Amino acid sequence: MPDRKPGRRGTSSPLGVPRDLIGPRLTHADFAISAERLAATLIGCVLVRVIDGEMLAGQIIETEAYVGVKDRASHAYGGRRTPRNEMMYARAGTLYVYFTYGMHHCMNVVCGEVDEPVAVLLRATRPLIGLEAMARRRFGSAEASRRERDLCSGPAKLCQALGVDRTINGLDLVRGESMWIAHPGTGLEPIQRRDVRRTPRIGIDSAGAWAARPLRWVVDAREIGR
DNA sequence: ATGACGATTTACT
DNA sequence: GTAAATCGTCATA
Repeated sequence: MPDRKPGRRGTSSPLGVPRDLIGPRLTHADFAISAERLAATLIGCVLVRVIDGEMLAGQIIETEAYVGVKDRASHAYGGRRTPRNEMMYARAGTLYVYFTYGMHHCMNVVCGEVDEPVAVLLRATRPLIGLEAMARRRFGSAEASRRERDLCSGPAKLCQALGVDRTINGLDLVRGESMWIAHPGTGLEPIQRRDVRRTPRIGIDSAGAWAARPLRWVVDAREIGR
């Protein structure tokens, strides 16, 4: 599927933002809520990345909440505060990027209050804009031989597709110009609440009882076409 | 200084 | 289904 064009007169801002897909930016107040509420809210929103003069964007379809010092699966469990997870203690709307498995990056949106280490892991998007650039970053070529569904269908895939690494750890999603989150534009099918499932989080089997908690939000695959 | 372990992905059986 | 890749991080010493 080719990238969508900006469209008719008036649908594109001076910066080239296609308003039919990308609505108003989320504000600090939008982020300064609990991780559970933000994880649910972010489903359907649009993650926008500007890198190397190109705009990339996708609709958020999978999130996980990491709910604080009591959450055994969280990097901040027990109040741990280290150089790696320092950004979890920052202001709501801060981006927390970490490196794991010796090769992968994952990104979180910090929420709650300052010094309260709560965040939402962005796990997957439906690619909307810049699919060829995403494919280049993911596979080294823009060829369509790879399926669109493999571009951003996991937390580390998403980071790779969008060129996210620790160099933008701490980025301010409220004011930043290289990355932000927007409400869905008028031209995007809204995601229905009934199409969103809650399940246990992925890859945290050693988190005891917390592993079973339904803190993952995911759009039913049938709604995404895969 | 050392060692165990990842909020994962990919390829392969 | 299983396993390898690959190295920063952190608790322990």
